Order: sequence, then C-alpha cells, then structure tokens
Amino acid sequence: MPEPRSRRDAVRNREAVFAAADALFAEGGSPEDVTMAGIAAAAGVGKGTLFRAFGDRAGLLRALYGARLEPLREAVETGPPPLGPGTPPRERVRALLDAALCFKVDNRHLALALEESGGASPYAADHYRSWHGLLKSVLEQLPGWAGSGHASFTAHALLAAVRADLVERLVGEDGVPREELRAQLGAHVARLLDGAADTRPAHD
Amino acid sequence: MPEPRSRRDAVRNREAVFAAADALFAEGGSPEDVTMAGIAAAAGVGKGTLFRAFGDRAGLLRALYGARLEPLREAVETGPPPLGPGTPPRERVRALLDAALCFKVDNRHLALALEESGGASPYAADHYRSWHGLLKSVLEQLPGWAGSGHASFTAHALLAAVRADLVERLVGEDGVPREELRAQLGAHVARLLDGAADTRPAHD
DNA sequence: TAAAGATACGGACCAGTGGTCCGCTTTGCA
DNA sequence: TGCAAAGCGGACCACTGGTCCGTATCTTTA
Repeated sequence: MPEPRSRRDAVRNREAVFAAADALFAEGGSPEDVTMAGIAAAAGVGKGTLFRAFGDRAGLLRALYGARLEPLREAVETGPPPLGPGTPPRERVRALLDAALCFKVDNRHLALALEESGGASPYAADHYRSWHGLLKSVLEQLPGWAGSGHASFTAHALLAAVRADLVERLVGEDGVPREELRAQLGAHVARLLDGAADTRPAHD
Repeated sequence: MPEPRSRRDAVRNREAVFAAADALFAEGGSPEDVTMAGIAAAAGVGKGTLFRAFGDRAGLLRALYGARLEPLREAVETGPPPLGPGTPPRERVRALLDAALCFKVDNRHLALALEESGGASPYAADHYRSWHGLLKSVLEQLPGWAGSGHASFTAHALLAAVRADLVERLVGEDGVPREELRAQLGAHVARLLDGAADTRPAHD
C-alpha cells in the first residue's frame, strides 16, 4: 500500500507550525505561556490545522521533541564512540547521560513543556522508554551488573537526574554553568558505577 | 500583636476542605480529575471559600501536603535515630530517602498533583528546599564529602530518584511491590555512598 | 486546460477549568 | 439584643484545549 503523499500545502503548514512552535519555546517564557492558539497564529495557520496535524497539544510537543532529538538518536544508535554501540559500557553510560544532559540544557523549555504536558507522566512517552531500555541494557554489560536486577532502577534514577525541571532549576534559576553541571553529573555517574570519584567532565 | 483567631466557621470549613480534598486524592483518579469545584462540592462549601482560604490551587495542595508531611518532618528534625539528628550520616541518608520514598508511595496522588501543579517547578517549593538542604548537609558529614562540592548535586539526584511521577510509574503502573522498590533504592544509595552493593532494605 | 473529486484549511464555536466578586449570612463582642 | 466585621458561596469571567463544517486549495483525469 503506497502511503498517499501529503498535499503540498499540508507539508508547508506542518513545517511552518514546527518553526513557529520552536521559536516560541526557544524565546524563553514559561512552557504554558505557549498556547495552541498562539502557535497557530505565529505560524499563520488556523487552530484546526494544528489539531488535525498533531492530534493534540501533547502530540505536537512529541513531534517537535522527536525532530530535535533525531540527530542524537541516530548518533546513539549507529554512530561512532563514545555514543555509538562500539563503546565500552562504563564510558558509554557516561557519554549517554552527558548527551542527555546537554540536550536538556539546550532544549530546556521544550523538554519542560513536554514533561509536564497532558496528564500522562513523561514516563509513558516512547522516547523515555527507549532511553531507559538502552541505558538499562548498557548497564547490564558492566561486570557484576548482569543478573543483579538493579540495572532498571539505576537507569531510572540516572535519567531522573537529568529531568528537565531539575535542569531548568539549576541552570535557569540557580545559574549553575553548563560545564559545571556536566562535571557534577559525570562525577555522579562515576561514583555510582565504580565508587571512585572521578571528577573530570566527559569529553566532547 | 495578638493574631486574631479565626472564626469558628472558618476553621470548621478549613477542616472540611482538607478532609474532602484528601479523600478525593486518595480515591485514586488522576490528579487533574480532582478539581477545585469538585473539592468545594465534596466539602459542602462554596468555591469562593476555597480560594479565600488557600489563595489558589497550588496553595491548597501545599497546605494539604504540609499537613501530611508534618509527622515525618518532626521525626526528622527532633526524633530518634535512624531519622533524627543523632544518626551517623551514612545511615541517616539511607533512612531519609527510604522515608521519603515510603511517603511518596503512600501519598502518590497528592504528591503527583503537587509536583505538577501550577507552572512553578516543584523545586521552588519550600519543602523541597528544606529536604534538599538537610540531605546536602548530611552528605557533607560523610568522610571525603565535606569540601568536594558534590553534596548539593548528589542531594538533587537522590531526591530525583523518588519523584512522585517515577514512583507512580513504578508502583502504580509497572506494579513493582513497595518493598522491592525500597530495596532498590537502598541499594542505589549504598552503591552511591560507598561503592558497595548492600542490598538489604532499610529497616523500619 | 477544464472540471471534478478529494483533501486540507481555518475560525467560529463548545466545554470545562482556575480564579474573582459582591450581596447575603453568620459570628463574636459590647 | 444590636451591630460591625468577618466569612460565605454561587453566579460570573477569562482563557484554555479541542471540535466542526462550509470553503478554498490542490491533484488527477479527460
């Protein structure tokens, strides 16, 4: 079944909506100040179009987030070390969390909006499931972790440390510099994985 | 200045509102199904009364949460070990987190509602500040942690591991038993603090 | 190129929320 | 018992996410 190509105006509008929403989120205000009507207006589009294209607010946010996340996802799935598959597990865990942190820092407002969107906890989202699954499986490759039954919870706990609202609090409000935060997280991971307090920040 | 005692009907209503809201949250549904009008109706009270007494939704939630948290707060501040002040730091950190976890499990819906309430991130709330401050100061009593500059971030990361929505996901959706979760958290803390994977659950 | 059928548009509209307001009741004090 | 003042409560408001359907646009076919 050849999936029917979208009409040209449809893709144009979809693009416009993405750009507008992205701009509105990036421009700083609180996530709930970015309203559906506002996005529609900024994109020069009717509200109906928004809802037909994305279903609901959460759908729009997911789509945007997914698009932003795409490069990182690819780097993780089929890229070179330290993010890609061919990396020793200890190093990869650290790289993954560092990447997640950087992403959250750079897309704080969007991530924040997504996490507090629509009732369903962020833990139900596909992207969370996949990050957690990956992190868990990498943790299980560490010596002594394989059958311990702790990998899953540890993965949750590590991801919790880079939650968007915590990041926003630390970076946005407390003014912790990005590199400082990366160093802290790196040390945290190191301490957790092998008890040694290696405080070097993860490399780029 | 003798603070003017509230009128009798005022305190009666305040009490009724507390009880009603508490019941509605406890009875299970999603936090946003518990509406201000609903609480007012359940308490046999007008909406205006709610807003005058608590300011806004967030205020009501904070008040309820505070009341629920009171016994635990007291146990932590002036109680006997392992929660109270006279406890060795390693043990106390574990006890604090265990207590926080249990509290969140028992009051999931209320905690969830509070955390996602009203725009302001949960990290702005007083009770979060105080828990974080305490945890941080206890961490700093551990050998090697005093001037490391890692205590604050570690405290944030540990508290993130007992976030209400994570707890809700694990206990409420994935069906992880309470004791299992406590054991996981205990192991997590132990691993973080001294690298040893001590998997015994914290005692009551 | 013209006409028709399908697809998408978009703004008026709806339901439900948090929050406000003000005439009326209750309370506490003299 | 009288009388301020404090408190009450439901009608009301602003605003949100979400729906609907007549209309404009696009694509295809002759």
